Amino acid sequence: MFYICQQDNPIQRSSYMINKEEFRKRIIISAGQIFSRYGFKKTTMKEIAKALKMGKSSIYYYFQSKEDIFAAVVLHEANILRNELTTAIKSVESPIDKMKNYVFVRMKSFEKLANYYNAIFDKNLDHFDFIETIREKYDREELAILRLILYHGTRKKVFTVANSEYTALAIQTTLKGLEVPLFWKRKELNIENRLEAILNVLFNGIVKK
Amino acid sequence: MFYICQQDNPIQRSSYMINKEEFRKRIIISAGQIFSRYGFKKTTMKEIAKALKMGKSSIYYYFQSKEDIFAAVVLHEANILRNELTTAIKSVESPIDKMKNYVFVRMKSFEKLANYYNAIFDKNLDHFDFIETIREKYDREELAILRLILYHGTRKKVFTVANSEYTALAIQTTLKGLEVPLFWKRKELNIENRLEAILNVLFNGIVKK
DNA sequence: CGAATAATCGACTAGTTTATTCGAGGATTT
DNA sequence: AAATCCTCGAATAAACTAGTCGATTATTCG
Repeated sequence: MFYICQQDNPIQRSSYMINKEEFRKRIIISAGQIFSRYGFKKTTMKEIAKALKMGKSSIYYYFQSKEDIFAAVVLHEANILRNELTTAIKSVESPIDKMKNYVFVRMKSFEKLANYYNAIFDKNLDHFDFIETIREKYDREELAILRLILYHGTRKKVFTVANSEYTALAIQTTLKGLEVPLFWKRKELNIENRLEAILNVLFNGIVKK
Repeated sequence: MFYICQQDNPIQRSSYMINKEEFRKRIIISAGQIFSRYGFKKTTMKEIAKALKMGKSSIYYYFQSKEDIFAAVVLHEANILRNELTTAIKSVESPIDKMKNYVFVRMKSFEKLANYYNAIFDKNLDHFDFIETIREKYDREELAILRLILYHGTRKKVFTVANSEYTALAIQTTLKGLEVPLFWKRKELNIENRLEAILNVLFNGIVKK
């Protein structure tokens, strides 16, 4: 089901590069923090290097370019999001709670991701269509999860939906609508409240009476 | 008592520049948001102008330089902080609550101000000693407030302090110590909890038994 | 109207920053 | 000792940025 963000794990590994992957990961995490704070453009290689206590040039031993690091960071974050989502819906039984958890975790994560997007809207960045690719894959994946939640809910006689596919699409659209203010507003206003309200409407239109 | 951040209010005002001060204020507020997010150096004039939907050069009609805007922003924020502090301690009667409110509001505001400081530690910035001046004045002011709270608390037989001046100094030192992690850490960790703990210790060492 | 002042903006510049390269040298394994 | 791994300072070309200037448009007022 989760077919995005597959990491390549080459088995062969010379004894030399024992720490290399380790170091790449350390760079990804460190850079990710800075990227998420300042965005792509405002983050400098010097900062990344300094945070890792390395020489600026040393980073180029592990990554080819700044964009490469950025891509790795986005992939990494996507993996984390995926894990958070699955554990969030596994952690509860009732379909309503599953849906609630999913929506909350998703929106919380997107608040962080918003910074990446802000960074990208800045300029040309034709090179960054790989993010669109990830996004598309993620959309498909999300749709599958939503459909599954709806399906289980229906089987448990908690939800009553005519067509789980189209209902899932509708929910996804709503969530995307909720993303917009996250991107454009700095004020962390009533997102939680709005979420609550939307969930309320959603359930009252869905829950079998 | 509040002798910092006095704004000059020249009465004379030609009919032309009715909106000029208004506009300056708008710039200050808008720029303040960006500065607080990205710091001084990472904020560009282009961004400030764009946020105001103006040409970059138009800003120079209202301010002489980027540093000038920054100075105005800091002054403005200091005024806001002052107001918040006074209303916070006026809003309650009991000395303990006054102290609690003061400390909480202070620390909350400093979280925002931390970004300015981060921006300044970045480079030479010899020009920014005016911030140190503000800081010094603010320190004196803070000491006066603390002493007043302590004094009233003592008169109400809630506090028992030997020397309000030195006690105020001790409290101020503690609060400054609490600022440090705000400056250097990005993780928004247990500040609130630590504050609570410190307040607890403070009161249990101060409150008359 | 028309002149004077207010306000805006595009184009330009000089100085700075930044991502990236390169090669030399230290460290570690074989 | 040779080979491979890793680090870093110095150099650079391209991009960016704060600030300037003159031209232009809007607004006020006689």
